[in-house]
Amino acid sequence: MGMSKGAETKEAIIREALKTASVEGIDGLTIGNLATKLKMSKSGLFAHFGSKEALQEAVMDTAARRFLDAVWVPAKAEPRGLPRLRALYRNWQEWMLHNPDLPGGCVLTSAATALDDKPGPVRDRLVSMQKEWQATIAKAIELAVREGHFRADLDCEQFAFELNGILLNLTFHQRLLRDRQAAERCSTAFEALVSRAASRTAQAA
Amino acid sequence: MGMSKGAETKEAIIREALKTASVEGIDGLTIGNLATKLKMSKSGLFAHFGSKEALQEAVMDTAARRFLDAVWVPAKAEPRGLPRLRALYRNWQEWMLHNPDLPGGCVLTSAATALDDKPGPVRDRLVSMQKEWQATIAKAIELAVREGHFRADLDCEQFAFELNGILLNLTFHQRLLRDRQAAERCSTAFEALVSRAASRTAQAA
DNA sequence: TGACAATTAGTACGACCGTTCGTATTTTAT
DNA sequence: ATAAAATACGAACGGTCGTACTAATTGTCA
Repeated sequence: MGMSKGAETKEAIIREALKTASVEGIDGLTIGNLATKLKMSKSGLFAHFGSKEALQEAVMDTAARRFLDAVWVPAKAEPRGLPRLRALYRNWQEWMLHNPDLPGGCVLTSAATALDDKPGPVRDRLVSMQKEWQATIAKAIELAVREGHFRADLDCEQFAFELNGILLNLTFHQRLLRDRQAAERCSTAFEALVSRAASRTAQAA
Repeated sequence: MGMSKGAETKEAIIREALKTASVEGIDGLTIGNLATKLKMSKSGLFAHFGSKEALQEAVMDTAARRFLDAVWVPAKAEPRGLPRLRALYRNWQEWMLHNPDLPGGCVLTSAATALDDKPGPVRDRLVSMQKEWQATIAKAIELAVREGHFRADLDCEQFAFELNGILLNLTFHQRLLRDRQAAERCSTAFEALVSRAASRTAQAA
């Protein structure tokens, strides 16, 4: 005996909602549209969540879980320090570019600009996710310092900060401008960031 | 004799629409809401544009014009090369952070993620604006090479690419995470970018 | 000032929104 | 198999959306 019937359809709803939110944005989700795609009634779908906001929260949670499973979990399996960091970057880039389940790109990324001025539980959830992610990256970088891959006085949060910018920029150039060189340029930027962190010469970083 | 009455109200509409789009996003614009704020009828406002899409196009055009006036025009007055580039960065950062007319941040930035999967004239306009802007930056960097401020083999488009990422990241950390150190971190990243471009040691950039 | 054009208002439309409610159906557990 | 509980449906609600019309008002210029 696996899931109850209700849990199964709820999962199917969220799966479809994620795909839609990827293209239309988290605010572009509508109950009716979703119900049509899943061939069920509006009210039947609605009953699983009780409100549109709750649906959005569920979508965000699932998006975060999938992101961590695809990007962080496999990276954590790599040896700590630079190898793990490189894996993290590689997986993250891959997540941004090629994700069959998210044809419109990363939901959390588009939500970041869509929700930045819209207070509420959905925004709150997103903010705490992003802060946690930034902290996770920073810790991975600290390990690289401890391993001796990076210089001891490196500002790890600054590194994490800039790394985030590279991936934001990747989405921008890839998805909006359809720049074929975007991934390559981002890899270049990442390598520059790494070599800046490795160099012993005093340099603000 | 200045503008006709119609042109004046049209300008007022766009001004208000820009403010709204800054907070709600370019897709969050609605004729009714806008009409209420300006104390006019929906139909009266609508008549100025003929369609919602045309209103959005007008908003995007105005947003771009204002951006260039605030960021590029004053930078162009600085001596070419590094000084001009620094002014460009300073003005750009200022535009992203403190803009009384755009309480929700840069409209073109939020539109970039909102429209990346929504084909149409509004998206087309945004794309060409962003490409032009990237080209403008690249040219300013080329001048810095010619002036001898940057090394001769610098990849100017790569520099422009990364610069864009810094400003995207600024918006992200400032507007979503409310990170007080965001501006400082971006300045640090910018200076690192500059020093990387200036150093004669061969380094992929 | 009078006539004409430009601008605004008013009303209505069909479509879709999130949500509620009563009812039917199906799953689950005894 | 049967009773209870979970799940899904259909219809309807009040709203808002963009847009199309006509009518009234206002600005413009000979």
